Amino acid sequence: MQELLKATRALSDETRLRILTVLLERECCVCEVMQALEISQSRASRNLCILFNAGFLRTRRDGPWVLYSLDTESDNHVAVALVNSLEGLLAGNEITVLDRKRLAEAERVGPGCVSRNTG
Amino acid sequence: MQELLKATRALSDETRLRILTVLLERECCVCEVMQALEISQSRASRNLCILFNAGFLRTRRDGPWVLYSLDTESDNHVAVALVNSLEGLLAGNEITVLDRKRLAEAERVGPGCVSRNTG
DNA sequence: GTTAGATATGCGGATATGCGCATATCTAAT
DNA sequence: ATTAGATATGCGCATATCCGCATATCTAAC
Repeated sequence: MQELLKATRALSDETRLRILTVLLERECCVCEVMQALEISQSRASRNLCILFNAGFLRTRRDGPWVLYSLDTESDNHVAVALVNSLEGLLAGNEITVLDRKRLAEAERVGPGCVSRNTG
Repeated sequence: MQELLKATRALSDETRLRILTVLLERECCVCEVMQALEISQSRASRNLCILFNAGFLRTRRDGPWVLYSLDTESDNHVAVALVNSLEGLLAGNEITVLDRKRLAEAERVGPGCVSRNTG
């Protein structure tokens, strides 16, 4: 029950639903998620972390980047089943279409360009 | 998106997951839900209301009772799809097994017996 | 070691949530 | 109209959630 609750709580937030939809498209680093959703770095990182802890994502390192992707082969049946349901339910949604469009134009540059271009 | 969010938020609570599991068994009035989950009347009523507003339930009156049941034929695809996923994920859960056991023994007597037997 | 870039996290504040308590509303019967 | 039973709801409190800000951590390159 606790595992399922953790998963449903993770899904009960618009930012995280949007992140999942972006990750349905392809593997992303944090800075790409930021750009796609037009949100802050800490917000992207935190919500990715929540999805990860709920069993939806896996990560790997590629140099300075941490790449997040959907864990479709997880032994966490809960997460896999719920993502499969969500995929159809989110398809065609206005917001997520925009997110994916911005993702397509996103570059793997870090958050520094966004939040620290003054110093 | 707002419709989906409303649904996922409704599912992000243990009490409501337990209520859904009980309703997967059969149609219930509020006082039966109270007895099955061993929770207060206001808690049962409120959470049923949240599930209803999220599109998971329908209601009908039977005399003094309001009967809640899963709205399996809803045009709310979101709710239908999510409940279908949940059904498998909750099957066999310890807590919900107990809830269903108590439901089997529940009687359609009102909350008065529980909360107002002193006055 | 130092530096710069990429990500994670402690903290505080605003807001949302879940609950119990008490009470209001609604129904049926008299 | 009155009463009793069944359900809904206003209110207040305790707690949880979400976010931005600032900072810490980690990696790679020098």
